[in-house]
Amino acid sequence: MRPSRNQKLIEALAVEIKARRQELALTQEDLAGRCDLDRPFISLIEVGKKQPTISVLYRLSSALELSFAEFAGRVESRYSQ
Amino acid sequence: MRPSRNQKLIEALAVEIKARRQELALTQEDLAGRCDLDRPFISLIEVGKKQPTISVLYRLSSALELSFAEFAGRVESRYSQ
DNA sequence: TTGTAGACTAACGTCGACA
DNA sequence: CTGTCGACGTTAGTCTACA
Repeated sequence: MRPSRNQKLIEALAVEIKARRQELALTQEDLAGRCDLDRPFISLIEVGKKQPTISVLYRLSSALELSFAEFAGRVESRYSQ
Repeated sequence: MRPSRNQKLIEALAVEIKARRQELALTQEDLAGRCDLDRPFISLIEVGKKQPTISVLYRLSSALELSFAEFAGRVESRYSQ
C-alpha cells in the first residue's frame, strides 16, 4: 500500500502551528528552542512538507502552550473545514 | 541529534489503542482493515515499539470511532498518570 | 526571519512468514 | 489472534549553509 500520507491533514497541521506560533509572537527559532527541535524542520512542517510523529506533535503542543487534546482539536477543525 | 522519542508517551498511546480496540471488540486485523494499515504494524504500536506519524494517528482515531481531539485527550490522560 | 538544499542517520510503514 | 522477525523502500529529523 501507499505510504500513509494525508496531505490535507498535514496542511491543516501546518497552518495551525504557524498561526498559533505567531499568536504567541514566537519566531521559528524560539519555538524550536522550546521543544528542542531543528529550526529548519519546523519550517518544513509549517509549509506542509513534513509529517511529524506523535512525540514531536506532543512537544509542539506543549511549546505552543496547548494541551495535546486542544491542539489536536484545533488541527481537526481546520481539517474539517 | 537526540532522537525525539518519548517512551512514556508511546506507551500511553499503546495502552489506549489496545484498550479502545478491545472495547469495540475488534481484532488487530479488523482495526488494520478499518484504517488500511499493516496488521503487524498495529501490533508493534500496541506493544510500544513504534511511533506513528500524525496521519496514522488520525486514521487510528477514526477507526476507533473517536474524534482526533478525544483520542489525543485519552492518550494525554494516560500519559499524565 | 524564513525557506530550501544536500547529506546523513534512524526510524516508519509494508510485506511475507512463523510460532 | 497476536507478537516478532528480516528485508525493503521511504521518510522523519538533524546539521550546515545560503539567499
